[in-house]
This record gives sequence, structure tokens and C-alpha cells, in this order.
Amino acid sequence: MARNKGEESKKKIFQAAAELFAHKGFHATKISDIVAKAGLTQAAFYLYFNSKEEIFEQMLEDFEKQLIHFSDAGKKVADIQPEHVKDHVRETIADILKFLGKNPHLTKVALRENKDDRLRSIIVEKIAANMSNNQRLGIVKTEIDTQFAGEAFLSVIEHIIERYVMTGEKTENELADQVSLLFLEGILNKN
Amino acid sequence: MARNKGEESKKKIFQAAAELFAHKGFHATKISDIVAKAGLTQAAFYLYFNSKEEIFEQMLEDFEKQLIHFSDAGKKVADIQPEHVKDHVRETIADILKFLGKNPHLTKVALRENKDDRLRSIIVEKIAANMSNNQRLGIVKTEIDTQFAGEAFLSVIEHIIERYVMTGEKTENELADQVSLLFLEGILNKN
Amino acid sequence: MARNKGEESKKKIFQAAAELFAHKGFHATKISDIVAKAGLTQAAFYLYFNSKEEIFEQMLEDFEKQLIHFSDAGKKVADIQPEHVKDHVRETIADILKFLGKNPHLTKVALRENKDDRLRSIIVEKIAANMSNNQRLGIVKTEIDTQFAGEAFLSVIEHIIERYVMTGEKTENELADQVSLLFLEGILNKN
Amino acid sequence: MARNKGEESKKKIFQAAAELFAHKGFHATKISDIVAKAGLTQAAFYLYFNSKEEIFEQMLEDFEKQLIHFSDAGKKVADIQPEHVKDHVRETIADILKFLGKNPHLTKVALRENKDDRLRSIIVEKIAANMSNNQRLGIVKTEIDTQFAGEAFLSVIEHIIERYVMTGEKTENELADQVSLLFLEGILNKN
DNA sequence: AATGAATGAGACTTCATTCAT
DNA sequence: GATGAATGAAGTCTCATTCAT
Repeated sequence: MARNKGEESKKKIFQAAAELFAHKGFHATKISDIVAKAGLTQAAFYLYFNSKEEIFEQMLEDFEKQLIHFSDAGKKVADIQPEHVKDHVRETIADILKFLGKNPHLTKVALRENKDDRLRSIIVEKIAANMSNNQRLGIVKTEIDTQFAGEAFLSVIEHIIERYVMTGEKTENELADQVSLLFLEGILNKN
Repeated sequence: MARNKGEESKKKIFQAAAELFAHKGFHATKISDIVAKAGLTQAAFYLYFNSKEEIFEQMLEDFEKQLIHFSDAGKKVADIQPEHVKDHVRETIADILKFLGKNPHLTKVALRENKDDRLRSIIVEKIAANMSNNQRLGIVKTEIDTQFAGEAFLSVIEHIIERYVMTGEKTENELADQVSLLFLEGILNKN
Repeated sequence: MARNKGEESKKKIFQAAAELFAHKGFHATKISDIVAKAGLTQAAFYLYFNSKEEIFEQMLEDFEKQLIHFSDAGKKVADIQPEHVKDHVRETIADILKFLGKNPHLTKVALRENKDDRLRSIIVEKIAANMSNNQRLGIVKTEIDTQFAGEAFLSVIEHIIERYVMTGEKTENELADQVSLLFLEGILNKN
Repeated sequence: MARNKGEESKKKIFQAAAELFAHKGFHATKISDIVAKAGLTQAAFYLYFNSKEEIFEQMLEDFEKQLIHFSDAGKKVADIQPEHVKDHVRETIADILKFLGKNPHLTKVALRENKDDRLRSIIVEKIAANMSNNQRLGIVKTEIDTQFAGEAFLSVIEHIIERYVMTGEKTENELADQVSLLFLEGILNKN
């Protein structure tokens, strides 16, 4: 008989806020927007959060927690046969997309709507480290500036989450195909 | 000496607004911030602009005007020798970066801070059209979804403008090298 | 065992409210403060009182009731031997202090936290009447404005209740000594 | 032609706030009350003060400043002939009353409406020190607890400021007479 | 050409109070 | 006898905008 009505209301507010922050940005989102979307009154907001600032912070923390968890769960890549490198990368990209796409609003808020770029940096570092490792293994070109490539990659991921995942226009797998095609081999025809 | 002092004040305000909109977003930027940065009073703002919305619109129009002009000035690519394709693309990218980087704040505002994605779309269309053309010429792989690739490309450009150009960390030419390396041939070692 | 649990809760709330009203004043005291101190929930407050105003009114009534009772119980002063006047006054003062000091919070609320000064006036009238009587008996100087002196006396009593009784710094008897010394004979050395 | 309109508005608000804080207390006074009394709008309040808290603090500071100034201006009592002691004390009391009565609202706010009793203590200390000195000179009885007497004295002063000065019912000189009569020689007839 | 002063509208936040369980 | 959850109304504060000078 659902004795956790409060917890549910809190979640509703949280979700509503995430969507609105993602769509209109933190400043343009009013508490009244949030609670309207959650089907409650403004006072109810303050039952669960102390301020607009606070719900925002919780959002970032939430994202970071999930991010850490996702990283830790990263498949341990033992030895990949050279001929499977591409497939493996594509899969990794799909995983990232699926993770970030699972909560696209939160993702957008975390990557766009914060002062410093701490969360963004964390992700970029991970990607860059991975790429560097693959340089040492001879898989990735040594001319590539992995930091730079990591940032470029994240920008693209971020954009397509918003542009294709949030709109439902393409699936994560389709997107992973395109992204890996692009990043792994570039657009030029070889000949 | 005091020729067109008014025009100068207007420019100061415009520039201050562009920087602030770029850094903090439209909503988070207060008229008081803008005029403080411009060294004027709030009332002065309304001497030159009718509202906060208006200066924002003018900013987008300004950007669009420059954009059109830039497109029109695009070098007519007659016949490029196959062996010069890469250099040509790199140059084109450098041109784009230089154009957008000339007024990075305006660029960021135009690409991020607007309701619809009209300006963004215009650019993406151009890039996609160009790529499609290159597909027909056999230069670009046919598997590439040019619309998608255009968007990815713009996302990267946009990010590096903010991340490297606005900070002065890298020059447009350096960036063009990295971007073309990445997009043209991908990160994988060929073998 | 659970006899009149309700009555107990009501008392707890009443006492908590009295202390808080005394310390922070009516307006600055929140229902949430009161019930927190009483170990109950806000809804419980409304089980026993209809509003914040109401508990406050009850407090004043309570005080007034006790006050009436105290007055009525006032020792009938028949004939006091001139040489015992001082002792008698000191005792009266001690009685007043003990009465008001028994519930210092209530006292403070009653004397400070009300719109009109009805309760205060009642007490002042009593003291003034008493003094006037003593003037007729030749005990008190005729130059003394008894109304004024009554007010001065009550102000002092009120202050020391808060300053010394509530803090436990001095006992009512010690205070009565000082007060009577002060009021009866003044600070100047006679010679 | 009065180019200091702003400064005037600030003063109007300050004065209105002082009166209201004195009459209804800090918490019960609304910004809307204050500005209504000052003939301005709520927004104007924030042109001159950052918060309700701040204007209150400024009020205390203001009072303290005046207090220090008053103390410093205290007449240097060289040698007072024994037979002039009373007159001298009466004059001192009148001075204090005039000083505090000049701005009775501020006085009330400073003495009643603050967390700690810092300002109150400062005054009490001064009075007590003075009295102690007079004890050494054989003017004041040694049985008197000067700290206690100082507090009693201030309570009375405070009360009569509110009760008689603010209402205009008695003048400072009349009050000084009564107060000195009371405190110097007490109410009892000597015989 | 510019400013000091003010404001209306609306945002955020608090709090006494209610109600279903 | 008591509570968890919610709310309406009101208060504090902010900000784009206006206007007289």
C-alpha cells in the first residue's frame, strides 16, 4: 500500500527538475515549473530539497555516483585479437552511449550545466587514458593527441545523446556504428 | 574628438553582453552585469537596446550575417587533384575555425543559447552538403551518414572553440591539424 | 498506564511554547520549534490547540489566573509595628519574586509579549495602591509618584527574573534583599 | 536642489524601520510595513540595504557609535562638594535620559531586540563602574551590589523611555527627578 | 549622451495549518 | 493519540525596465 509516498514525490520532483534543467537550463527553470510537472505545489518542493541549488547539486552527485559505478563495471579487456579491435571498440562506444542515454537529461545537466567541468574532465580522462593505452599497443596512431581526441569524442557523444537519443530518432546501437565508423577510420575513402 | 561616442558605448555593451551570455548563459546574465562590464549604468543599456531579448536577437542576427558572408566567400573548389584533397580539407577546416574563432563568444551564444537550432542547422546543412558532394566524387566513404557526420563535426568545432580558442591554448591551425587528422582518417593505425 | 497521555502531551507543548516564546518571542517561534522541543509532530500541535495565537492567549490567561490567585492569597497586613516595616516589605518582595520566578517563562511572555499592557498594568496598579496606602500611613515618602515607582519596581522585577532567576544565578531571597535595599533606602550613604 | 535624494530615502527607510522594530519587534515587522511607512516600494528597500537583517545590524552599530560618543563626552567630574552630590547625580541621569530619549526607537531596538546583550552590558558596566567609584568616595553605600544596581537602573531607564518619553507623557527632567529620588534615597520616610 | 533613483512583476522560500491514515 | 504528507498564503528578495534630470 505504498507507504513511501514521500520518497515517490521526491523522485517525481527530481525527475521533473532533471528534464527541465536539461531543456531550459538551470536559471530558466522555475520551481513552479518543476512542481507543476511533478503535480505538486511549490511548498512540497521544500519538503524534499532545501533550495533550487541543492537539487541541482544532488543531480550532479547522482550522476557522478552512477558514473563511478559504470567505470568500475567496465569490462576487463584481456587480450583482444587484432582482428576484433573494431568490434570491441564499437561495443565499448555502445556501452557508453547506453549508459549516458539511460538518463539523457541527467547527462545533459551534468555535462552542460555546471560551473567547472569536473564531471566532463573525469570522463575525458578515462577515454584519453584508454586511447593512450591503445597507442602503446600499436592499435591507435601515435600522432593522435589523446586528450584532444577524448574531448572531441565526448562532445560528439554528448551531442548525439541530446540530438538522437533524447528524441528517440536513433538507437544507441545505430549511433555506436556511426560513431565508431567516424572515429576509427575517418571519412576518407582509402585507396 | 567625441565623435560617435554613442556608437562606441553600444559596441561596448554588445561585446560585454556577448561574453557574459557565452560564459553564463542568457538567463544567468543580468543587465547589471553587462553594463558593469561595459563601464556604464543600467539606464544606458536602454539607450541602445530595447530589452535583454533584443540584444540577444541582434547577436544572433549579427552572427547569421557574418555566417552568410563567410559562406559566400567560400573558395570555389574547382578541381582538386586527388593528392591534394587532405590539404584542401584541412584548409577548409582551418578557415571555419578561424571564422568562428574570431568571435568565439558570439559563436557560442549562437550555437548554444537559442531556442531552435536554426543557426546550427544552417551550418550543419552546409557541411553535410559538402560532404555529400565529396561522396559523389568518390572522396568520402559512402557509408558515412553525412548529416550525422556534419553534426558530429560541428559539435567538435564548437567544443574546441570554447575549450582551446577562447582560452588561447591552441591556435586555429594546430586545431585544424588535429581535427582533420581525426575526421579524415580516424584514430586507428592502418595496416 | 497510558492514562491521560493526551494531557501530558498538551502540557509538554505548552511548556515548550512558553520557553520558546520567552526566549525568542512569539513571532520568531515556529510551531515546528515548539513541537520539536516537545518531541512531537506539527500535526499533534493542532490536536491540542487551534492556532499559534490560541496557545499564546491560553498562556496569558494562565498567568492571569495565577496572578489573581496570588493576589487573593496576599497576606492581610493588619498592623505592622513601625520597626518591622522593612522586614515586611522585604518579605513581600520575596513573595512576588518567588511567585513570578516559579514560572519565569510564562512571566516573561505575559509581561513582554503582548499587545496591550493589561497584565502589566494590573500588577503595577496593585503595587501602586499598596504604596499609596503606605504613604497615608506615613511609611512611604509623599514625594514619591507611586504609579511611577510601581512601574519602575516592576521593570526591575521583570529584568531580574530574566537575568538572575532564569539563569539560576541568584536566589529569590538574595534578590529580594538587594531590591528592598535599593528601593527602600536608595543608594546614598546617609550621614 | 537636493542632489542627495538617495541618502534621504535611505534615512526615511531607516527611521521607519527603527520605529517599527521598536513597536512590533524585528520579526513581526515586514519590509512592506517599513517601505509603506517610508513612502516607497519594496524594491527601494533593497537599493539601500541588502536584507532585513542588515538594516537591523546597522541600527545596532548606529546606536553603539552614538553611545561611545556620548560616553566620551561625559563631563569630567573633578571635585564635587558633598552637598552637591545629589544635584550632580540628577543631572547625570537627566543627561542619560536625554541621550537615550533623543532616539527612543533606536534605544528600544538596541536594548531589547538583540540576541546577546552586548550593548546593554556596555551601559551597565559604565554605570556600575561609576557607582563603584562613588562607593570608594564614601558617597554610595558599600552594601550595594553595583552590578545589580546598574542593571536595575538601566531596566528602569529603558522602561520609562518607552513608557513616558516615547509617549511624550513626561519630560526627561521630570523623569530624572523621580528616578534620582527613587534611586538615591529610596521610598521610605526617614525618621 | 548618460545617470541616479525608483518601480512592477515575479522569483524563491517559509510557515501556520489541514487531512487522510 | 499521533503522524506523514501536503498546501495556501504570505514574506523576502531580484531583476528588467522606466523616468526625471
